[in-house]
Parts: sequence; C-alpha cells; structure tokens
Amino acid sequence: MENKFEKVVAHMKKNGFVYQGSEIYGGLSNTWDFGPLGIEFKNNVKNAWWKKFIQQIPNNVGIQSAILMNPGVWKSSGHLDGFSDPLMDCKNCKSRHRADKLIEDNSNEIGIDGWSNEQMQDYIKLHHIACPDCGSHDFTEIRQFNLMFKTYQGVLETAKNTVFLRPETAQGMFVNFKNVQRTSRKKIPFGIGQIGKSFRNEISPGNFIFRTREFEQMELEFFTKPGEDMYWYEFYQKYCMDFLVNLGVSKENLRLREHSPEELSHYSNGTCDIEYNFSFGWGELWGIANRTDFDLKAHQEGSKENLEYFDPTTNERYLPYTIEPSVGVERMMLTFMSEAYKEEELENDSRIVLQLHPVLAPFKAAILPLTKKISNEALEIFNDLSQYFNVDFDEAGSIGKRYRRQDEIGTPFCITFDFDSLEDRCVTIRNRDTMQQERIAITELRNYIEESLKF
RNA sequence: GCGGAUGUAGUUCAAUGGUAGAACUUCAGCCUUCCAAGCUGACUACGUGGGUUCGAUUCCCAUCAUCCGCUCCA
Repeated sequence: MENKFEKVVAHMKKNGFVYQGSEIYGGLSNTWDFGPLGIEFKNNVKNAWWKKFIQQIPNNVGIQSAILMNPGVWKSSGHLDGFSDPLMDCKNCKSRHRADKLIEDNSNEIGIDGWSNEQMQDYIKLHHIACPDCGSHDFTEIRQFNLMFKTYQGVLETAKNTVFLRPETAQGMFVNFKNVQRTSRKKIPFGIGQIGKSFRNEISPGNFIFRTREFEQMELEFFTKPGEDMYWYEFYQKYCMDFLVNLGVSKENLRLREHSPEELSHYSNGTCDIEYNFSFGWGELWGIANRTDFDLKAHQEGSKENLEYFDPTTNERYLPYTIEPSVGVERMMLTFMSEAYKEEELENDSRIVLQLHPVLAPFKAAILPLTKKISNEALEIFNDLSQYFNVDFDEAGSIGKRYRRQDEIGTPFCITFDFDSLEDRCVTIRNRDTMQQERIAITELRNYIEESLKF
C-alpha cells in the first residue's frame, strides 16, 4: 500500500489522463489539463451524477448558470465578507495564522465575526496573544486574503465593474429558484442541480487534482418544506453513499462525518461529509449540508424579490429549506481512480488493472484484430459500436500486449476478431476483471455492452 | 504566501566544467492464429533566465514547477 496515491497520480499522468497545465511554458501552479482518457473519464463521472441526481429523480431538474454573476449575489450570500481570511504571519517562526482563530483559541471571546482587522490586531496586542507555534509575539500586520477571483467586466478596470468568478455553483440555483419553479412547474420538494466550474483562490492548494483553484462542482439544491428538511438531509446522505458504492467504491474506504457545531458554516444547521480514505489520509469528498432557508432569505432581502413558495394544496407561503449535496468532480475522479487501481501478480508477470466500473471507463470496449491481416474486417465492428459507445481499436503489437494496454486504462471488454470470425460472425469477448472469455455473435455485442452500463 | 526537498527522453535511472548513455514505452518494417515473444530501425531529454568561465547539463543567483509540512476546504 505504500505510496498508492503517488502510483495513481503517476499512472494518470503516464496514460494521458492528466497533464500539467501550460506545461511547455513551465506550467502554471496548480493547473491541470485533462487528456483524451481523462476527459472521457471526467465526462463519465459527470454523466453518472447527472443520471442519478437529475434524470432518475422525477422532482429534480438541471440548469447551467453563468460563472459571472451580479456582485450583489455574493454580497447577499456572504461570500464577499465571509470568504476572506484575516491572516497574519509570525515573524519569528514564519508560521501563518488566522487572526480570528488566534483570538477564539486564546480567549473566551465569541462572536467576533463582525470585528474589523484593526480591532483584531489591537486585541491580539493588548492581550499578548502569542504564536501557538513558537510563543513569539512578533506578528506581521493582518493581511486580507480574499478567496474569490476578481476580474473586470468591460474594458475598464474600475471598482464599479468588478465582477467575481463564482466560488460555488450553488448560488446559480438559488437566484433561479423562481424561474425554475415556474417554468418546470415543480412542486416542493424538488431539486435543481448543476455541474460547472468554480474558482477559489485557495491559500494552499495541492495534492494533485484534490484541491485546485479552478475546479468543477456537481451540486444539487433540494428545496423542502421546513420541518421535512431533516428527512431529506438523511435521504441524500444515503443516496450519495449508495452512488459511490454502486460505482465500485468499497465501504471500508468511506465514512460519514458529522460536523461539530463549531465548524458549521455560517449558512448551515447541519452538515456532514462523506470522506474517502485517500492514501494521503481521509479527505472530504462530498458535503451534504442543510442550508436552511439562509440563501433564499438572503437573496430575498438582497434582491427585494419575494422568493417565497406558494403551496397550492395548503395555501401556505414559505421560504423552503435547502438540502445541498455538493461534490467536486476531480475529487470524485481521484476516488474512483484510487479504488480502481490494482497491481496484479500473474504466473509469469504482472499487470496494472484499472477496475473502473464500465460506466466510468473511458473506453467501453476495445476491438482487437488477431492480426493485421484481418484489420479491415475488424474495423467494421468498431464502426458499428462507435455509434453507441466510446470504443478503441488497436492492431499494434501482440494480442497479449494489447490486452494489457486496455487493462491499464480501464477498458472493461476486449473484443478479439479472429480468422473464425470471418466465417461464423462471432468474436471472443474478454472480461477485464475475471479474464474470462466467451464467444458471442457480433450482433450481440451492443446489447452485451449496454447491459454492463446499467447501475 | 512561508519553511524543507526535488528538477536529465513519455517513464525509470546513468555519466560529465569540453553540449549526454541505457532500459522500458512509443512509432515503422519483418515475423506472429488469444494474455507484456523475437529481429531490424527510428523519434525523443539536461525546467526557464541570468552570472562566473575560453567553454556550463555540471558551479553560483534568480525564477518556474512538483512533492512534504503550516493553513484551508468541494
């Protein structure tokens, strides 16, 4: 098990799942590009989520909102104020600390949220709060780190046309709550989901694609009647967990961790994380939060628009509560990849196998002519199957070598076209995980593969 | 952002103050009738920019990137 994470990372780089961003220019810190296999894999992860969270739940619908939003959105959501950290460095030992945490950890002060940086700085001086690492009292001034990317809409760079790249996709659902409810005619409880990029100026990103400043989220905002929120909160915990398990993540490597009251976000009265046992430690994968009516209320106040839901059966008006399962696409990719990566010892050699669920595999099958002499005939199978699935065609090297190549990139089925196939119109299909082979008619291939894609 | 480590083909490793060698991979050709076979050949590297020097991949500085800690979170 040693350094499994490194092995997985090396494997992804080597096979063109992921490249260093802007590599030929020396890279750009913390940016990663997805290669041919990586984007297939990523799309499969997203499509699997969409299928389970939008397509198969009758009350859920999807949207795609703009990354750039009116700055008022971020003012109301609390991101403009709450998404920035007051940091100070210890001049003696060079460690970095959050000023507000220093005060909270070293005093009985509570509710210092509204304090200005000067107030916090003065408080720390006045109460001789020391560096927790070295005990020194020699801090730099507080510097504000805003976690939101900032840019300008229009060619003038003025404060007035400052806009932000969204730090989460969730607000797109909240601000469209009325639009979606009206046009989709959904009744509470219903959900709005979205997959898209978000941007956060993390102080310290890292662990490969686990934490990047540009990342992709899959978020569902599920609107419930107040009082029914806890039911759905628990429902989605289980639903998310099942999603992972059904796609091949073992239960031992998953755990549910409830947030303590102290670490709850400003918007939440209940949050739990599904954590995965990455080789670098347990890491948060999926956050399921009960956001109450915080967001709709905030936007109702900020926009002066009435966002209440009218319940036609009871004639009640209320602001719904929101249950939010929120997950990062890249983290989920890492989870599936870590889970799938296996090194197997065979009789005389070994193989690396990616035991990805067929739904997630970049190629669903590879068509392999036994020799190049029958490539053209085998190509017909490729031409047929590629109408329905992403499939590969490989005629280079020995058949054994080609099996191994496909094993390494997670292809669940290898279809070998041999000389008998010319006559009997059957092929050998070989299963990646069992290494069992069976002979089936070419006309059955599509059904055979399709069966494996149900989950 | 701070501290520490690292930086040579796609990968893993060499060598050298006189501009680099191999294995595997990849590609082409020959061969090959179901699990990394063989033969022949080919492509490909000193992260970037300065400095010292007659000359730098090698020494020095800066920078960029990666990894590990601090921190944070989907």
